[in-house]
Amino acid sequence: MTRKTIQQRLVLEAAQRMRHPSAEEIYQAIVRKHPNISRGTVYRNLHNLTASDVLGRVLIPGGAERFDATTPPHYHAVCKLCGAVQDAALPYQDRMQDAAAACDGFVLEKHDIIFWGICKECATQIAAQKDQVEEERPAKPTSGG
Amino acid sequence: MTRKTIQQRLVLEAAQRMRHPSAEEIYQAIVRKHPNISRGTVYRNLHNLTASDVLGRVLIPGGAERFDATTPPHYHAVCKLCGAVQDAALPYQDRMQDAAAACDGFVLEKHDIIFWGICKECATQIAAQKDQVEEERPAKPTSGG
DNA sequence: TTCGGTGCAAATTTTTTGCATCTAC
DNA sequence: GTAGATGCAAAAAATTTGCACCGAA
Repeated sequence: MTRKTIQQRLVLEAAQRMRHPSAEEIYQAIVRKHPNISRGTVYRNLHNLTASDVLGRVLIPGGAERFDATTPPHYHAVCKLCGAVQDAALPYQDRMQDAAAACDGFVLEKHDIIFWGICKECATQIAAQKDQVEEERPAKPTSGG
Repeated sequence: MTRKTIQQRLVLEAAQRMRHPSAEEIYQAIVRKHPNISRGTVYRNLHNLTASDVLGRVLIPGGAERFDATTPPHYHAVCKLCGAVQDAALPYQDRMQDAAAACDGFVLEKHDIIFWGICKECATQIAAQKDQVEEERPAKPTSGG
């Protein structure tokens, strides 16, 4: 079906090297060494590779789609503040589809779980800012409210 | 914080009337009766309403973001062929975040599950097409493969 | 040789934003 | 009265597509 081209290999290898890259990040990684590759080709190859399940996709709100070369199925955690994506610690739940099989005639094939939260880095920043604000205040001790 | 405007109410009411509308569908529903409303306003209000958790969002690959006014948290099933979205039968798993809490410093707040499959309508169409093809063939009975 | 893939750039699609005006509080 | 919201239209961001040429099978 799809022919083996140099560009296809470049896209796959770039995706495998990176953590949860967007199409643009993959393009940028390749274009350094191969200045002639085009975004269109990267998008077309990413489409092929996800259609044949060689790559997975992770959906992020307010940003570009991301790709994932990790072979065993797994879940993701996304920071609601900075958009960082990382793999979740929860093991893949093989029985999840069985439990949801009553979905009105839907034939379920797989599932994704996305955990939303705040990553370590953002949590640290927030804590630092909060300290800052409290220093500026007049040490409000016991005002009921 | 956010003022109560006619447009805010229109966006919320439209979202509550529809199943899993996109921003464009909400805009189209409103603009019939209120021709002066703009897409920008619809987007701004959807942003406010999701930020304050009055509306939820469902992410669909290869298409626009969708919104969801169903109050209790729940999951979604998406047809990989036609993109149809419907609520999943699996009850919300309150303990899901506890199980994944080991995520390297992530403070988890909530989670989404998306089930991928083929909806009733698409499954019916595929079955019909398959029958069509087999009628056209020379009734291949027992050719070992 | 053939047909799918590529590069390029323009087109689409989806969402955001600048600015003058308006209005809820 | 004022700061936030709106309408409009242009811009930005993300992705797809048409077409002439190239190259894998």
